[in-house]
Amino acid sequence: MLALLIQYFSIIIFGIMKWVYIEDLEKYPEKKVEIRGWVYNKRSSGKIRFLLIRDGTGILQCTMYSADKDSFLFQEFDRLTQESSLILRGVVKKEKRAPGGYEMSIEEMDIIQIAEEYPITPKEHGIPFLMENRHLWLRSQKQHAILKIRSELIKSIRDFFDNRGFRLMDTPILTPSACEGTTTLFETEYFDQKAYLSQSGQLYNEATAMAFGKVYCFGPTFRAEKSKTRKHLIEFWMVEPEIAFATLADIKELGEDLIIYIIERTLDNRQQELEILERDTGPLEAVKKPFPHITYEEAIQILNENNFKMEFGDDFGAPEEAKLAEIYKMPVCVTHFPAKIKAFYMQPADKRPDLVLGLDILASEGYGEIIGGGQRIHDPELLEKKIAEHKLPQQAYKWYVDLRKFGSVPHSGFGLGVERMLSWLCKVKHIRETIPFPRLLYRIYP
RNA sequence: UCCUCGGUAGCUCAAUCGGCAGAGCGGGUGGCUGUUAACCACUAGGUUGUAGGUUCAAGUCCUGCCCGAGGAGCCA
Repeated sequence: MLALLIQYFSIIIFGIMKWVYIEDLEKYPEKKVEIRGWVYNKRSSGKIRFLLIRDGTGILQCTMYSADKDSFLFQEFDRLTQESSLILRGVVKKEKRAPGGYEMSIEEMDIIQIAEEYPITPKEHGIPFLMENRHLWLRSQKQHAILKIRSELIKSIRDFFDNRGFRLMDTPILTPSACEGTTTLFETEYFDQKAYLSQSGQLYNEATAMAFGKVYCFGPTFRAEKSKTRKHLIEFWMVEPEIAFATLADIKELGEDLIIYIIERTLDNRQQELEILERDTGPLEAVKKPFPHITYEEAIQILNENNFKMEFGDDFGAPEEAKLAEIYKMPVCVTHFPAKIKAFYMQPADKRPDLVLGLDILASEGYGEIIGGGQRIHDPELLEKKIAEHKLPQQAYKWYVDLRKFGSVPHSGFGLGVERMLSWLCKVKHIRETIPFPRLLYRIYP
């Protein structure tokens, strides 16, 4: 703030021209400023020329006017190609006819580079071409808007947990064993051993939760699954809170609060980007606490009433998740799953040892599972039994079982997939647009 | 891994029954005093993914391969 004031007064007093960003232009009314950016588009009409410049924070229409068509500025303008880099100086004024509401009258122009013929034109392109040019596609308005919302989303997640006294605990990406035993992991060499890229920080979170009470980890996770759908990435980001002494009910409420907080922050701070994406914000504004809450068995019953043929023990596929979301028009909490379809560490339900205290939260509008978690087993003997039943290597889980031997308490946590959440927020067709450089089955370029 | 569809100009696509390879955008040249993915005129631009086959003749039909997309399965 002080820096801004100093900037502002130095412009007034000394007439020093300041490099400013387009998103900050309203702070410099009628002042001569400098903009540094790239040519987004240009148009000409006789004695007036229009230049749309983008600087990463916005797009500004700039004009030059001359009765002399051979003027220096016009000659320079005519050399410019799409995405050429340049510095412009001139006075910026409010202008109704300009997109964005502001317009610069160009007085000086320094060209830094004339760009080669830019492959992405303002017309439509196909997915393979855009993916091949992802490094340039990031400059396009919609991609830019999605990733700006991603940045806001990550900040809002961090603020949510930090404000509630959670400690950020970074969990390792290189792990010694195939922890879950179910998913295909990426294997790599670790000197004379083998290591695997992490698919979850949860097990380590359980250790840090016993040290710090309430913790969260936030980082990339990796899956070598040959999944080829609009909801799967090979490399994706996940935030995972874990709380000692918390039950299933506690983390269900935490999950609801987190989702509502993310939505509110996005609606408050990224309205412009949602408009660029033509996102109807109605379904987001409708999200209120508490979310509809059903058990797995109730979900099976509801689906069967809607012409699905589900049996106890079947997992939900994409059509089932979409149907539940359609019925409730809100995110839905599903709990009490069959033990058979969930991970080994899940706490069995009281009086129903065939069910576990798992929690899935399904996003509305068909975006599927955004949160998965539950209450963990805290009894050491039961945990060892489950490890044996799942035929997991006992030695690798020694430290994990240890956590149940030194002041074991009930504890719970969940994981929220950043890209799934962002897909829903932005209502994008495919998850590949929600991360700058998506890693997909058969694609690791660029 | 399976199923379906596709690959033609830099990009998006067209090419009828197997019969001259075409348009818009982008590029270039010129015009236009407020444009909004500006507009108008002219212009350059092609090993039809690849290897074979059928045919007087293949972008078009057949076979293999390569690449991609959509979906399924898989998936804390």
